[in-house]
Amino acid sequence: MSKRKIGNPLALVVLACLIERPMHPYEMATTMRSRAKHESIKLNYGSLYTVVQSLERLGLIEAHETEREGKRPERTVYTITDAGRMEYVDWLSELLSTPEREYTTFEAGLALLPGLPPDDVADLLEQRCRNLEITLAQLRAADAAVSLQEVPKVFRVEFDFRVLRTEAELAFTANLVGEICSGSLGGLDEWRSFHAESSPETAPLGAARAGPAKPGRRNTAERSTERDKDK
Amino acid sequence: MSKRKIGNPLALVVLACLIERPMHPYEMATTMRSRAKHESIKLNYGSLYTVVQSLERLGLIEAHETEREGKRPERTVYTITDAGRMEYVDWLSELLSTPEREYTTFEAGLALLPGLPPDDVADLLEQRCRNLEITLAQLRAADAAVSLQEVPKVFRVEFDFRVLRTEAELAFTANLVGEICSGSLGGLDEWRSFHAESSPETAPLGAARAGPAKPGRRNTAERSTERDKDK
DNA sequence: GGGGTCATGTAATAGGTTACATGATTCT
DNA sequence: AGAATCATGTAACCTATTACATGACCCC
Repeated sequence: MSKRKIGNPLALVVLACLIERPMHPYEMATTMRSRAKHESIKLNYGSLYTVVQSLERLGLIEAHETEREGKRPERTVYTITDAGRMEYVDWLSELLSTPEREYTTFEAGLALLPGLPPDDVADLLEQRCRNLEITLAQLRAADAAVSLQEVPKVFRVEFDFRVLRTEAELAFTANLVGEICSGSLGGLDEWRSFHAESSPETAPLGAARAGPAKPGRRNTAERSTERDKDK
Repeated sequence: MSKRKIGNPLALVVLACLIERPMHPYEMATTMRSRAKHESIKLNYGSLYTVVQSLERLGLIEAHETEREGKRPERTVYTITDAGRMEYVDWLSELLSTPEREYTTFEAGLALLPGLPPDDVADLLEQRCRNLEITLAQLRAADAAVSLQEVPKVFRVEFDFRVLRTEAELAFTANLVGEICSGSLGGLDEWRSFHAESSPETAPLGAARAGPAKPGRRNTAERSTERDKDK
């Protein structure tokens, strides 16, 4: 994201369209919409013209011709440049080959989960399981629908991936609920005691007490795994 | 994101800190750093003061007192308000209970994958597998290190989740490589023919190479060497 | 006395989303 | 006739990141 001059996935999609053939912006939008790419890529078609402008400014695409039918507004047809073609291959290659550290909201929730009482958390996670099941059912229904048309597997691998990932998340969540309810989760007593009304003020989130350390006021110096500056 | 007045996860972390006890901004940063929350939540401590300002403006936190030691700059200690406490519980509950549609770069890559020739894609995915194995090894090493200190499981569930997710992705990717190489993937012939220099017109998703006829499959390897510096 | 880090802030910039504005054509 | 959709674009806005700027204190 930082290295690339333009990071918006919509730009990648624009390049993908123009590699097929020259198009005007609106056509790109309808093309991609018809292929349901917004299901797997975060696309905001409202930003289309802005993105096209940026790509042109960077020399990755260029105006090819401007047509006009009757008295409709002019349509500018764009083509991809050599630089654009290279950027496309490079970008797509990177997406496929290099796993990027991406943060999910669920992970954030898990990291802060001790901040709520155990029983509440169990309920919330149970609810998540039900939501995930609904999602899965929808995904499978959609898959079945698509299978009727004869769309080959290659064109929907991203779909399979999503299903797999959702299943994994469901399994994890269900298992976690189980561990909380059965009491087999390590540290559960400690966790519960934080929220045991005796100390309503002192909520935790990820205790960093190491060994025999004393919880004095300023324990900031203790845990210095301090490894990186990923920057 | 759209419903919440403030969406930056750093804000949630600030609230989490202040629920424990009043703090000044810098202390929040060191506290969270010491608990390695940036591993699971995307935090940019550079934005801290801006975020604190926003939270104050929204009435979720308020200045409690301003201390001063010697002639150091004043430190403003903040406390959480009732509104802030509610927002915190509500936000965290949502994170845990409600799966949100999140788009990964890999998914985007998969969706556009027909845009590159099959053999190149197989190489790239193979590379991803190796990268994922490295990530997994690192994660497990980190886990082992943490296990030595006696940090209970509750405080690192997010870690387990990440491992599981990475394993799932590796399994998927390896499997996909296998299907491409063995030829068992549906639509593979069609896919290959797009890139066989003949019919650039009919690519239904992604691309056929236009322009210079046959660059061969060498160019992705060349390209990928120059992409190693993170920033 | 020099480097690090404690501690706070501000200003500029980038990046993208939203809303607005326009007008022709086609469908019902 | 009216709605939808084709088709384009601009301007305001918001949010967050980056860079800059300051100065005290602490340890060697």
